[in-house]
Amino acid sequence: MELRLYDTRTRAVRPVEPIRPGAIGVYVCGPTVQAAPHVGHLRSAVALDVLHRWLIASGNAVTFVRNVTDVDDKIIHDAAHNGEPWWALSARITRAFDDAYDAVQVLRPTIDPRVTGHLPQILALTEAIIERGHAYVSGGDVYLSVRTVEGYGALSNQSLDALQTSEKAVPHGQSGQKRDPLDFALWKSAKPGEPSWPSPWGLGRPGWHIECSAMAVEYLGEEFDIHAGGLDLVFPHHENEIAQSACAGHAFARHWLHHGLVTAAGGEKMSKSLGNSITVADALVTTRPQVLRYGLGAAHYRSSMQWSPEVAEEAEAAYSRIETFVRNASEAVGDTPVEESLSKASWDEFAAALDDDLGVPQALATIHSGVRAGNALLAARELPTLAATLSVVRRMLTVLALDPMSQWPSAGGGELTAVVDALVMLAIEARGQARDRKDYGQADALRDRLGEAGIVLEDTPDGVRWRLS
RNA sequence: GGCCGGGUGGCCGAGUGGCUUAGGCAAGGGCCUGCAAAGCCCUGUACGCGGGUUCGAUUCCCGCCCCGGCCUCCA
Repeated sequence: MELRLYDTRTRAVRPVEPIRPGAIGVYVCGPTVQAAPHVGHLRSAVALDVLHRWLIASGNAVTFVRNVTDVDDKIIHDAAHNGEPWWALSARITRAFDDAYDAVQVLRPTIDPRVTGHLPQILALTEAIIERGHAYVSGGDVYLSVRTVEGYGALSNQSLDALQTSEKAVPHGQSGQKRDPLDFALWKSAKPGEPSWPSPWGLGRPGWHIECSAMAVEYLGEEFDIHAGGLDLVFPHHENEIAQSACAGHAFARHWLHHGLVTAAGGEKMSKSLGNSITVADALVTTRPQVLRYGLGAAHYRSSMQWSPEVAEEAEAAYSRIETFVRNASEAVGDTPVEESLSKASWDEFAAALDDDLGVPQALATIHSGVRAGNALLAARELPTLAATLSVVRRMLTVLALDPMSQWPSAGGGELTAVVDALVMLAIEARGQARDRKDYGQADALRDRLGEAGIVLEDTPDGVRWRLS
């Protein structure tokens, strides 16, 4: 395993050294299914999908867990507001997330466990923490006693005193049952009308953080390779996961991966609570899904990125350049045998970029260089070399789920395509006859008519090619 | 206030103690074309500000300014 990733805890790029060589476990904090997914959620999914795919492409057996938080304060609140059951809301939104993931070819996780399906594991973990003396029961709630946790704050580099004196670190919401303002709930007693499950401490539901500790251990074991999520989860969520798991005696995650956030036009983080988010459904109205994937995935996963119509347009321009090359080169190459050895250097460069903390920008630079070289080979009709270049470009694109041919076949039914092609060819032949007799007025008029219909003609050495604009 | 990240050429976005100073978009010039389209070639300027270390810093160190994230639910 050559992969090196930035680790939030050590604040350095470190090699990934799997606990079981050849296999690797990844836990991702997935969404709280409360409102429709926005492009920030999708950026998260795409960035981690690149990790997922690269781990697979590197020959690992990957167990990829991405949880769904399907019960929480906001879900309960919104559902009540809508007059629908909380589970109907969370199920509906879960499907909206799945649709969004599918739209941009995010690989399905090995499993996407839900909080409500793991109450036994959550209760067992909570009990273990109590037994070890790190949590206490208070009025039907269970709180983790942060002061008993050695090294609390290490992930986010916070000192307890700083947290204590921090202006905003005031207790809120809870019923004042905490011994210390820093303590957090493992289990919350049910208020009337709220969903609840039986527990040794009465009816209630899990606190926000405990679910992830419980589910990660369930599917990946007490120690696993990579835990990932958004930068906004570092504190308190991930810090608290570490604390809980340590209190239960679990080594937990070896590597902590955090991706940057998407900002809206004003440069502010895109979020539901700020009301500045662009939903995936809205983005897909104006942007093709493969372009959305390209655009959201193009920046390095750790940097913040803006999403705006301009960014979408640039992604469209950059991606169509790739598509045009793959299409043109494929037509030209036909069955020309591929000499793979010719493309090794490109692949090695690409692999080195991804191995270095998932350097997608450099990886894309390699792809674009391949495209440029390939276009030159195409013009020079050097087909054997072109075949090799096309092959490696597509191989690289496939890792990023951006190959126009295998992963993003153009829309449109087969039969209809044949009919349209025949009709367009009629026009192309008529234009050809006009050109032969130097009647360029007539030829251009025909081309303009096709253009108005959304059809672009390209004259090539091999004849006229048409495509939709 | 504390902790973390960032400020790169018209825009987006990599990267590095000096070496041919990524890549995309946009701009200008050229080639190809009947004209286009697609494509190829060439061109341009950069490293927030002020110090310091160094033979040499955009890259390392210090200070400052500005932006963002977290400290409250959040990918």
